[in-house]
Amino acid sequence: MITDPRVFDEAYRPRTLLHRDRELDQLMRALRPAAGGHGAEDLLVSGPSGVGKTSLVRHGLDVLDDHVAVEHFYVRALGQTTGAILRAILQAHPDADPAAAARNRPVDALRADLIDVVDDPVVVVLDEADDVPGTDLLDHLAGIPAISVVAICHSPQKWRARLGSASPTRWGGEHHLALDRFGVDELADILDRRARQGLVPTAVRRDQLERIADEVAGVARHGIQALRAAAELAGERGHARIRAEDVDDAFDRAERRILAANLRSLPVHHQVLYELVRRSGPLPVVQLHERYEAIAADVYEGRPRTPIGKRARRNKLAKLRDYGLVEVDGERQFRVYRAVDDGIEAPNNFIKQSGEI
DNA sequence: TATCCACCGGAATTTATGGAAG
DNA sequence: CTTCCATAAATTCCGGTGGATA
Repeated sequence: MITDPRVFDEAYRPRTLLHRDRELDQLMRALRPAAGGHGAEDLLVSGPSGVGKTSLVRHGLDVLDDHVAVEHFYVRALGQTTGAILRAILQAHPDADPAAAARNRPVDALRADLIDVVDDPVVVVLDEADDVPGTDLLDHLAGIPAISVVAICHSPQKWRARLGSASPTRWGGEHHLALDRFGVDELADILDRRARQGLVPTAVRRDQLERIADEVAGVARHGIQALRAAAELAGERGHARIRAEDVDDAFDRAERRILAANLRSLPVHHQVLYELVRRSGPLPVVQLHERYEAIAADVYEGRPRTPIGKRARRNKLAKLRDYGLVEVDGERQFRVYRAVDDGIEAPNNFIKQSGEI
């Protein structure tokens, strides 16, 4: 059924983008000055997750590459600190002294090094940029004339609120590109092309693609994963073509796969807390802390890390919420935590099978 | 109503780490 | 090898909030 699984990878990059013409134009208008040796314009790209913000920007940089070699650097800012990001940019730069990116190098020194090293225009793509704490990073990057920033975030309102008046550019008007979910027909077109490239011919009908596009409300990431899951299910069930029941069951598998990938990308503390929440079921926050304290010593036995205090736990739980792995109902001390899908477990076997945790 | 309690989350402070200089 | 220092992560501190209790 699936002839080329790469087509459904998160990292797969189609040669052209469908239904993003206007958006691509605007992106290229911002990037184009870099081709003339000037700095590109800063640009804020906003939109819900899974609608192709990252794909669009990466594609735009590819297009730019076809015309002229402009250096660009892509950073996933999620959970990174200002220093870590500057260091990563510096390290990736060919002219940089490798020792300059030392872990304890002052942030100001890193910026000075970047100013020295970077002469030709560089485009820095900050993906998941809403997650960067404070405005330090933007301030530092704004101080380097040759560097322009394409910031990718979910909510432009939160972005502006955080930057306040310190914002180096307006991040508005031409400097703001808002992506929205695809229409059902549009997403069906996208899925259709993936099906042609990655599935056997006639594996799926147009009306089924529209059904998927509708069900995922125009979120391309989910649509693509749902199509893949439907094809897998059809294959497992010995169907020659995708059937309605395969589509029905595809959404759960796709959703779980996306969440499981999110969970795998998190550090140990988060995974321990997630597993605690998942195994405990809906649990008031008071009892959650009690249980953590009861099991923590055992769980961390033989691991390089040690249990963390309540305040740090709050931060980890907030991140688990951001990642869509954990939900919370209620306010204040009446919060109840629960796993969004308790079929998703942490990769390591953190908590032993003691009947109750 | 007044007081207590537990949590939230921002901010200040402390601690652990590891690279560089002496 | 030792000392020094900046970063990053965690802890401590604290004002704000709102239900529980008397």
